[in-house]
Amino acid sequence: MNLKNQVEWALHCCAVMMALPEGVYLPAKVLAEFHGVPKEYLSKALQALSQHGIVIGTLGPSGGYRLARAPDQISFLDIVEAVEGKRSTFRCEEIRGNNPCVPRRHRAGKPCTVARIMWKADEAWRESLRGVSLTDLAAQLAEDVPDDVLAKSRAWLLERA
Amino acid sequence: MNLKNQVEWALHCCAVMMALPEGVYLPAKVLAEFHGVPKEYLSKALQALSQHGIVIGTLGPSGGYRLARAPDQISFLDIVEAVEGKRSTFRCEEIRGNNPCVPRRHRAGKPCTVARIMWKADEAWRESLRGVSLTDLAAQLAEDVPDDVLAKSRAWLLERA
DNA sequence: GCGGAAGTACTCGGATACCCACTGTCCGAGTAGGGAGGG
DNA sequence: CCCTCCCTACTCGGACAGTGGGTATCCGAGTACTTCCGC
Repeated sequence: MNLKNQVEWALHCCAVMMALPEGVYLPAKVLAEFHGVPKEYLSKALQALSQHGIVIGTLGPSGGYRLARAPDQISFLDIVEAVEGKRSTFRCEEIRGNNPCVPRRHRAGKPCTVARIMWKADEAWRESLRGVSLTDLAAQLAEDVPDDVLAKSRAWLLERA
Repeated sequence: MNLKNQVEWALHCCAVMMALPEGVYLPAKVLAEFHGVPKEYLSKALQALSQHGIVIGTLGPSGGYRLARAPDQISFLDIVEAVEGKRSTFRCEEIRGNNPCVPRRHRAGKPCTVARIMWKADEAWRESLRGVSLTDLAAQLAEDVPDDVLAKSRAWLLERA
């Protein structure tokens, strides 16, 4: 079981979009070149973000994407769920109903016990992602990435925005 | 992104194996019939459990599977990781290295910032599963499942063990 | 010189092929139990 | 009657095809800038 690599791309794209001044858009082409990934496919991830109101896309020359909200209003969970969907990673197929000792038309009141435990773990995962915003990411990046790389990257991006 | 349905099957199989007396083995065929799933494919999940020391398989007539440890020594995480693997659900492909502003041979000290956050969430998921043992499941099942169904199921299984 | 309109080039967005992993199935290796035969 | 040996039948274990979602790609719809023309 793996998350799709679009998740990684989407997160990194949101990270760099934080560096954009107000009213400036960054084309998918530039984002793709910056991260070294196929442009056409990356645009699908950006589309997903756009459809969920996390980024805004604009057409025409000087078009592209920018964040739709302030970075502290966008959590990792928003981005991950936009790409991966809100469904739990665990699907309960109700195999307990196949038990030959259970009457055929038995209506279970509660969901399957096993499923409840798995869903709780899934919720713990989501809760962890919900607690990290893009602002938190920016603070961490400021520590991890050397200042000159950060500055050069920002210049490189603005040059092509 | 979905967990494979073998995870669900493995969990339910471990649940019913708790009902077995000491020294009794339950064939994959019976487990498959009980849960209404294809026997040949279910055996793959049981093989995974066997290879990770969670259950023990025996050949020949009256052979089958039984739990390898006491139920309170087997956590949901053990079972899930046996089937799904221990790898994090998030794969970091180090696309930050493709940044044209980073010197080619740059050795990053820390892992990617984004990856660290995703891995932390993954660890939260695992921690939640680590905290639930088969004993806990049994206690919950005793509340959820009517007593007569529980008794009939146990009898049905022992009849074929 | 200035305003407006048409043309152009660039963008996003959805529709279309390819491929790997999960799903499902099969057959062979190995063993434990049962039965037959001999003591 | 009991022990031993052999045979059978049942089990697990690994190797073999089919299919759906993820991956990758293409082309069309739409817009903002630019340029040209008329006033």
